[in-house]
Amino acid sequence: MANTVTIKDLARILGISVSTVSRALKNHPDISVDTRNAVQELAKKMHYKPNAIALSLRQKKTKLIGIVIPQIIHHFFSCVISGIEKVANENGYNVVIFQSNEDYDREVSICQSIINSHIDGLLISMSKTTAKTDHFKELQEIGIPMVFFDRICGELNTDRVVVDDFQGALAAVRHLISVGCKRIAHLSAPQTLQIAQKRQLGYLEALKEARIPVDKELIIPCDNQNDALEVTRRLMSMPCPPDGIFAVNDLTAAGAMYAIHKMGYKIPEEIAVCGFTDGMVSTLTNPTLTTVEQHGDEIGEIATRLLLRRMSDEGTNLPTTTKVIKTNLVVRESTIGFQG
Amino acid sequence: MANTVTIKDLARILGISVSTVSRALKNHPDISVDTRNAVQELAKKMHYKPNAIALSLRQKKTKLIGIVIPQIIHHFFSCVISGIEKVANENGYNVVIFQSNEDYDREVSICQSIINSHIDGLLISMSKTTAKTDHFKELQEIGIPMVFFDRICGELNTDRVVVDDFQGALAAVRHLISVGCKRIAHLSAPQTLQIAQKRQLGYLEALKEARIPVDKELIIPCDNQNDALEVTRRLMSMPCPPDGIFAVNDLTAAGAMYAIHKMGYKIPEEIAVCGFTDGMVSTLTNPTLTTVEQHGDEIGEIATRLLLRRMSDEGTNLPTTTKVIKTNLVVRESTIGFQG
DNA sequence: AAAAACACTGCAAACGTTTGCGATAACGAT
DNA sequence: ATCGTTATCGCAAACGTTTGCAGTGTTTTT
Repeated sequence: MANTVTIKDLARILGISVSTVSRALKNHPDISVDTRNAVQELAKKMHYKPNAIALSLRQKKTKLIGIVIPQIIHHFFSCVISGIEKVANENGYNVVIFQSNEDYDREVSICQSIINSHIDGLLISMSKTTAKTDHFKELQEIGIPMVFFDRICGELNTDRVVVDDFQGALAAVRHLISVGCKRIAHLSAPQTLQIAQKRQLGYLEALKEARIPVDKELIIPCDNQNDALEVTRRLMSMPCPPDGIFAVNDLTAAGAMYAIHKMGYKIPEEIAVCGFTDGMVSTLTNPTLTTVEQHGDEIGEIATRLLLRRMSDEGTNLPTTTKVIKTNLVVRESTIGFQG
Repeated sequence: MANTVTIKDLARILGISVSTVSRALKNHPDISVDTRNAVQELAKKMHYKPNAIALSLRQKKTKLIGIVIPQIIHHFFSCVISGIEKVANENGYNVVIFQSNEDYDREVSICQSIINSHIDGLLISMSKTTAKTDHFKELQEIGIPMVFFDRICGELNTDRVVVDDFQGALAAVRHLISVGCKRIAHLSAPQTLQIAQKRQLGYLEALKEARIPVDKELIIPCDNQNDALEVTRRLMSMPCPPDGIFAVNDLTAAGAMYAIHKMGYKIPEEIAVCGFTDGMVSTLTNPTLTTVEQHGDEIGEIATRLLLRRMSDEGTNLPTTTKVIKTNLVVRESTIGFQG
């Protein structure tokens, strides 16, 4: 940093004290108009920028918000980050990123490093492999304001933002039923994940509403594109194959569609497919994919607002809240035109 | 922060001076073994953590690396971030993210805010709409170490990490030619971006090699999925439509494929399509997309290493270097089987 | 025995800023 | 002339740490 001009420089040049300069810069009433103008003019002329570090040291605020997530490359999380960054910036905060890579140990060491990087607040989505949560509890005891989103921590009493997975799945399967599907398969994720449970419950609820009996052979654990190829091939080779598929995420749906297509079946004429967004998948497939949209950026925005509120003076003693973000079904080509 | 213990506390408790404590903690040879042990034991017992902010103020280092990118949600960039975060953490740095949203004004204001957030170094990929680069020059004059990656700034003499766009495009178009394409269109990005220029040059070079005359009507600015629909429709309605398309990125290629398909043409039988990776697009399309792979995480890692070197004492006066990351062509269904 | 070297520790300034409090002068009121 | 106000400003401490220098006391050297 070559020419970094400080408040001291201004004071020296103007022949006044640093305290006067400091006050003049923030329009303190004690300072005469003349002095104030002189200071502010010189400050502008010399491109004075207050030193953020010194400020941090003084008022114990870094204007930094931390984000702890499993994986940046997951489209959903990058959307969330985007939303966080937006709101944070609007409020004068910058965001620093910590990636756990779905690894518990890494998550713990991240929390350690967060403790002494003096971050003002924290937004967290837990790793898949996290069972113990002492590292989060420690952060809470230290008094770092935090908000969990999506992959929340049940053992901690904090603000939370979650997706309405149940309603989303319900709407999706209702839609499949409404276009005429009678045998709907569900490609599900491991039931250890809350989101997987809730989506499956939504699926079951929709069947129940429509008095469609549940066929356990149609509920298959399969949450990625590759496995979907094999699983779908098996599904479609059944004596009585499904005429609809609700996949736990879009990539799985895409895999299923690929397999179906390769076997010579037509989508959506012979079988309808519906996914659950986790990427910009749905407009890329052919046909385009009907899917449940979850608004990652909105989750990020709301979580950040919650955090900012919690970080403010008034927020310290507020009761914790849980915001549920609505999903919406986007109907595309993969389900309209079913002729089952 | 409830119980934050400082060096002063240790000093007071042990009845010695802060300077002795400070030295004892870093094994300064001046300090006797007894004192050192006493200090270090107490420090451990009381969970002493050095205050990062105070350290920053003292030695003008924040241990923070900034990333300026157009869009986090772009898969390519999230890969890069991931690589950056990895190497940064290995070296005790955290990363803070700034998103320009492809907006020049935003980019400028980001640079302003970076100036006084006292970041130790910067990794930048320019926005599409950036024509003037004074804001970057200002950062450079201030002396902030920086490395450009992917969307580099030609006017600035800095370290750079780029993808071998020319060779990648060359290989892609050579491939299209090798499968028999005679009229190859190029959907290109704004030529303000070097990557766009180079990919176009690769395209031109491949044509030249094969003595295929350049038809300017086949080179169309179009770098997103939506525009590709319209542009491709126009292309395919020409009296003599192309029999191959090289798109500047995968999303554009996907858009083109969609339009082509809707118009009743067969891919790859009647027209072959090739993209350039910027996401997990290529295995989702139907047919799957032949594309040029670029390794985002590797770019991030190398760029960060370059930056760390530049930030070190020895690095200050090194000549700038440009690292070129190789691409590789991945052939899939969209080009094999062309019967032009 | 005096001088020099050594081992250990503390003082105080510095990083850039904010802020409580005291100081000064001018002014009007008594 | 004395007093209280008011307007304007500076001193100095504080945030937590590092570090050059000086100060002790002890040991070695000559």
